[in-house]
Amino acid sequence: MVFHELHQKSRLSIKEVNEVLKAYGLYSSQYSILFCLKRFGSMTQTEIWQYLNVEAPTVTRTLTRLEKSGWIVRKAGSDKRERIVYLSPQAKKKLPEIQQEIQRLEENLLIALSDSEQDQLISLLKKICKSTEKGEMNDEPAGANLD
Amino acid sequence: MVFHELHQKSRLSIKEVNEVLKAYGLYSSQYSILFCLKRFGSMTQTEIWQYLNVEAPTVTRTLTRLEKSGWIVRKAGSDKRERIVYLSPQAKKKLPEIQQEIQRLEENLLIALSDSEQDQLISLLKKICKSTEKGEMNDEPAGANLD
DNA sequence: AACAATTAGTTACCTAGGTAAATAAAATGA
DNA sequence: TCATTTTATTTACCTAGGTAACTAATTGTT
Repeated sequence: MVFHELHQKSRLSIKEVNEVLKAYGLYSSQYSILFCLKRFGSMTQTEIWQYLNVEAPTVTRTLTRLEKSGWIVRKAGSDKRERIVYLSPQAKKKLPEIQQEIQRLEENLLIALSDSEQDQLISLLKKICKSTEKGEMNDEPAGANLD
Repeated sequence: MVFHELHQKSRLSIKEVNEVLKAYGLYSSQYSILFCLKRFGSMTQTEIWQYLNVEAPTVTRTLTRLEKSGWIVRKAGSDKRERIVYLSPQAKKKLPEIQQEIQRLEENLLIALSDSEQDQLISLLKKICKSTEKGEMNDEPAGANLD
């Protein structure tokens, strides 16, 4: 019951986010990477997938698309294994507007919940999967490099 | 914040379910269709995707896989456009065991929540997306045909 | 220094979910 | 009745997420 509902709402909200992002030629998971870079500054790919809690190949693929469409740039780091990801100038320019639209959408989707219900929901969600050690997440990546 | 957490937990729980289902050669979305058929009996494909709140092509694909691996059977209905989906005898035999394992897993993933917290969580989740009419779901498909 | 183990990222391949457009059968209507 | 519209399903193609196996660079060990 819980997981059915969880899964439904997750899909539904992604669908709505994609609808809004369509105007910018973006998808929700691409946006979540851009959001991440905006918040934390340049990051290595490993920092990104660890923060977003997805696997490395998923991020590789999405970054390839974001680079091709000009939203991000990747440069080699001093450690030549790693690639450091930056927002492109165009991304920096467009992102505030997109962020605002997404935030407005999210507020709409949560319109039926009071502020305290939203807090409650988050804290209940955070309790899920806590038994299996796999489910650990950090709120911040190791080193934030705002620029 | 809410949607980030929602998305995370949704993915995480699907991952765990898949882990359990691996032993049976199943994936979570395949299981959700089998679960549906067990609960409601034979259904048309439209009844399935409407109940699960996914698009028709998604169900077509998953059913094709389930049929190929012998979990379901599809027969033409009197209305020759529709295909009626049945659990195979093997599926009927195996399903109780699988269901039990999944339930045990779900209880484990929710171990940190009390019963009333789980109820609370469900009712909070149900309030999401209620603004946009798209988010309507039925608890029961039109006609339940248990057999 | 040289070999082994770890780490960052990629590639190939699988399932899931979505949209758009096509097909075929059923229902509607002039 | 015959043309039109609606409905059930499918096909083709896109993104997302996962695992397993690979490469290349760095670290560790002896």
